[in-house]
Amino acid sequence: MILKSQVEWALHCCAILAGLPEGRYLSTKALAEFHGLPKEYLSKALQGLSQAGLVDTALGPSGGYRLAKPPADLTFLDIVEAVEGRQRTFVCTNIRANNPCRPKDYCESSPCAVARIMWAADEAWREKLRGVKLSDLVGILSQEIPPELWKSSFEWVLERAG
Amino acid sequence: MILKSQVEWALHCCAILAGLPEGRYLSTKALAEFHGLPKEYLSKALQGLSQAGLVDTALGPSGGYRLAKPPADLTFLDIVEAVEGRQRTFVCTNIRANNPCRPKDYCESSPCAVARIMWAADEAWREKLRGVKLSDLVGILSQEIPPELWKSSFEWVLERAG
DNA sequence: CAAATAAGGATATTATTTATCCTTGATCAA
DNA sequence: TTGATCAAGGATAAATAATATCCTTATTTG
Repeated sequence: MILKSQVEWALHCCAILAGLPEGRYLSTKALAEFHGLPKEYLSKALQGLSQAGLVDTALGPSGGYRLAKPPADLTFLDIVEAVEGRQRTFVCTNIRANNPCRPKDYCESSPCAVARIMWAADEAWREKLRGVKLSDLVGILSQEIPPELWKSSFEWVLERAG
Repeated sequence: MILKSQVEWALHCCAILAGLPEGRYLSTKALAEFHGLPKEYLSKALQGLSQAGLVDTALGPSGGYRLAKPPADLTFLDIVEAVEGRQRTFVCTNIRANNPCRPKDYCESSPCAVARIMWAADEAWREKLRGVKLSDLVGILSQEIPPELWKSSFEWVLERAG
């Protein structure tokens, strides 16, 4: 059970978009080049963000992506779910129903106890991601990344932002 | 990102084994029949439990599986990890290293901030599963399952336990 | 000795992930 | 107006993981 690599890509792309000046856009091409990723496939991840309403897009030269909301209003969960989907990690196939002792007309009243427990763990995972904002990530990165690298990266992006 | 169906199977099988009288074993065949599962493939899941030391096995007629510990000493996490593995759901490919502005001799001191956040969510998931014992599940099931079904299932298992 | 069992290797099938390629319609700048 | 650039998305292919099935081996029981 492993998350799609697109989740990692989307999170890093959002971190870059969070540093973009108001009203400007960054293209898939620039984001792919900055992160060393395949442009066409990264595009699918960005389309996921777009469909979820997390980013705005603009066509044509100087077009691309920008955040649709302030970084403080975007959670990790928003981004992860936009790319990975909202499905639970545990799928209950209700195998209790195969019990040979079970009456044929018997109907379970509530979801299987096993599923309820596994789903509670899923929810704990979601809750943790819901508690981290994109702005939190930017705060950590601005502390950890050396100032020169931070500055040169910002300039690299600005040169390519429409 | 979906857990293997074998995780569901293993959890239900452990719930059955928890009801087995001291010193007796239940075969893959019986467990597969009880849950309506493919015997050969279920066998792989049970081998996972065995390799993790969660169950004891016995060969020959009247052989099979039994729990290696009391149900109160077996957590959901034990069972899930035995089948699914202990790998994290988020794999960091360190794409920050592809940043074209990064000096060639530059070396990151600590894991990527994105990975640390995602791993913290993984840990919250694990912590939730670590907090649920197999005995808790048995307690819930004994409350929820109608007494006749509970009883007949127990008898069905006893008839086949070696 | 014969039947039943777990363990595990080999292989096949199916689904999912990871791409790549191409077309369409919108946008912008010259 | 024209040509370059862009996002969106459909079609397809390749690689990887999940889901099986089959078979052999060694062990145990009656």
